[in-house]
Amino acid sequence: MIDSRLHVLRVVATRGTVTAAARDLSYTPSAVSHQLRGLARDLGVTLLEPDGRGVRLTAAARILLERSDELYARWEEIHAEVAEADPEASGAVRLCGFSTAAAALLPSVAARVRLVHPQSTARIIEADPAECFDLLLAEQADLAVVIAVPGLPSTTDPRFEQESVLDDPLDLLVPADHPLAARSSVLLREAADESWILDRPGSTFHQLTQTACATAGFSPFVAHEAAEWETGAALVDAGLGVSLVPRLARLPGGYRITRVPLRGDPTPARHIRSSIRRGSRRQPLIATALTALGEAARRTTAGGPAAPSYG
Amino acid sequence: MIDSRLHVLRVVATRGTVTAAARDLSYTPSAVSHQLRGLARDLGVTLLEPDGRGVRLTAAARILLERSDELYARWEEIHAEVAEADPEASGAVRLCGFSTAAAALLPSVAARVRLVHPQSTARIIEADPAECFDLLLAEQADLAVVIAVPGLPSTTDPRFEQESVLDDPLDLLVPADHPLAARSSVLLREAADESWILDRPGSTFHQLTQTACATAGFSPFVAHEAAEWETGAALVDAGLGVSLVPRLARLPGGYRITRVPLRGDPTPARHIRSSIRRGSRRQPLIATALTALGEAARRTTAGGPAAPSYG
DNA sequence: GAGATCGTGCAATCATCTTGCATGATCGAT
DNA sequence: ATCGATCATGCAAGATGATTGCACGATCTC
Repeated sequence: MIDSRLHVLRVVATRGTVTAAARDLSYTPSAVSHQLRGLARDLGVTLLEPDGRGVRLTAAARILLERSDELYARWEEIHAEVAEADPEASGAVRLCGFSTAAAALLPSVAARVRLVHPQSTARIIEADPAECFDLLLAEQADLAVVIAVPGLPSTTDPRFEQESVLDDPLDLLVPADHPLAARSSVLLREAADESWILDRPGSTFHQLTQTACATAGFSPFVAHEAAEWETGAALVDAGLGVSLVPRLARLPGGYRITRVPLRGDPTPARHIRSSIRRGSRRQPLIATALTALGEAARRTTAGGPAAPSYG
Repeated sequence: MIDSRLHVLRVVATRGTVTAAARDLSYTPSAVSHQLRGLARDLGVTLLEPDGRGVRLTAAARILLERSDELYARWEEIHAEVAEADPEASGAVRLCGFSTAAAALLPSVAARVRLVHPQSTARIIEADPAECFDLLLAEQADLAVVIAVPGLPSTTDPRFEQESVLDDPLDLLVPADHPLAARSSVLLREAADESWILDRPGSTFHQLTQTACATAGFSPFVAHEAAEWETGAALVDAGLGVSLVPRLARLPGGYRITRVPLRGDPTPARHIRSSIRRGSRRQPLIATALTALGEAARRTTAGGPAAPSYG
C-alpha cells in the first residue's frame, strides 16, 4: 500500500550495499539501483551517495526511513479499522516461526483462526527468528513467533509490537542409564564436564545453548553437531553425549533417553516472543491469532512468561 | 507514494459511479473496476456493493477514505522533512490557477522559485478552481490559486491547507463616453439597468458576476456572453453593454473603454485563495512558492486579503 | 599491480496493467 | 410491459513499465 521502494531502501540501509540488498530481496542489483533512482527522482532528493565501492545513505534518506516507520504503523492501524468495519472480512493471515513453534504452537493458532473466521485462510511459514522479522517487514507474514536471541530488533523498535508468549524451559537430555537420569531436576553446571551435542554453529539453538552454559559458568565440550532433534536424540541414546532440548520440542519415541528438567535462577529457558507489525494488533485476523497464541501457550506443559514453572 | 488506488476509490466516492470516475481519471471503467477489485482483495474487505446499476461504497470503504486523508497529509509532512534535509534538493513544483492568476501572479512565483532553487523547475497549469483541487489530489499540481466560489472544498477540509492571498476588487467596464466613465468610483447597483456582458454560463466568472449583482440587489440583463476579457472589452467598446472585470485582469489596449472602480460594503471583489495538500507546506519548493505568491499579491495594485483597498 | 567486488547504464525480456468488446443487470420512458 | 440507455464486470489482446543479463568504470584488498 505504501510504496514498496521504501522497503527496498530500508534493506539497502540495513545491508549496506545494493548488491546485498538485492540478494535479500531476490532482485538483481540493477533492479534495486533502478528503483532507488526512481524513488529519489520522485522525491526530488538525493538518497544514495557513492562511498568507496559501496553506497552511503544521505541524511535525507535516513530521515525518510525513520519517519516512514510511523507511516507504516499508521497504515496498519487504518487497515485494522477498515477490516473491523467489514463484518465478513476475508483475507489471509500468515504465521511464521522457528521450527518448534511452527510445530507446537502455530497449528492450533491456525485452526483457531479458521474456526473464528471461516472466510479466511491461515498459512504457516517456518523461518529463523531473524528471517521472521524480514518476513514481517516485507508483508510476507503477519505474525511471528520468535525466540529472544541477541541481534533481533529490540522490543521498543518502532516497527514492531512484541510481547512475551511463553518461557520454554530447557531440559537436559541424557541416556536413560546416565547417573543424572534418575534426578527430578538438575543444575546445568552439573553437566559441565559432559560431552555435548549441539546444534550446528550459527543456528539459533546453538547460540542459545552456548549462552545458557556460559551463564552457568562453563563452556561445553562440543563432541557432535546435530541439526535435528531426532539426530540429537539418537546421539544421546548412543551414549555419545548429553544435550539440551526445549520443553516444547517433541522427541520421537523409541530411544532410551531421559529428559531431566533444569533448575536454577533463572531457570534456563527459551524466551518466546510474538511480534507483529506495529499498528496491526487490531486487525481481526491478527487479533484472533494473538489470542489463540496466548491460549496455546497456556495449554502447553511449559510455563507461561510471567510464572515459569514446572512440576 | 501511497497506493494510487486509494485515489481511484476517492474519485469513485465523489462521482458516484465507476464510469464517471473513469472519465475523470482518463481510464476506462474496466480499469477502475479492476483496480478497486485488487485493492479490496489486498485489504481482505469488500469496498463496493452493487446498488441499482451503480455501486455503493461499503462502511469499510468510507472509513478507509476518511483515514487515508490523514495518511496523505502525514506523507506530505515526511516529504517536506526529507526535502529540507537535502540542501540541494531538486525537483519540480507545479502551480495551477485560473486564467487571471496564471497570467498575473504565477509567472513571478515561478521565476522566484527558479531563482531560489536553481536545480528545480516550475510548471504552470491553467485550470478552473474545481479542477485545481482535483489536480492537487492527483498530485499533478502542488500549489493552486483559486477564487472562492461555492462548491469548492471548505477551508477546513482535512486534505488541504488554504489561506487567503488577495482580494481582487471588481471594476465596472463601460464605454469611454458612458455617463459613469467620468466617476472615480461607482456603486454596482448604479449599473443595474444596463445591458450586461457576462462570461459563459457555468463559468466561474459568470457565477461571480451574478453573485455580485445579487448582493447589490438586482439581477443583470444579460445581453451578450463573452468567454475572454478581450471579447468583452470589444463588446463594451462597441456600446453593447457594460461588464465587470477583476482588477488583476489586464485588458488589451486600443479600446475606448474605461474601468471604474466599484465601491460598496463590502467592496465587490474576488477572494483569491491558495491551496496546497495538507502537510506539504514545509516542502522547500512549495514554501518558496507560497512566500513568492504572497509577495506577488502585495505587489499588485489590488488590495491584500486583510485590508482590501483602492484609490 | 592483479583480482575481486561494487554500482550503474543499456537493450531485450517479462510481468502487469490497460484497453476494447461482450455480457448481464437495472432504470427510465414510451 | 417493452425498448433503449446506462452501468459494472469479465475476458483476451495489446501497451506500458519493470526486471534481467551483461558490460563498463571505479574502488578496495592482497
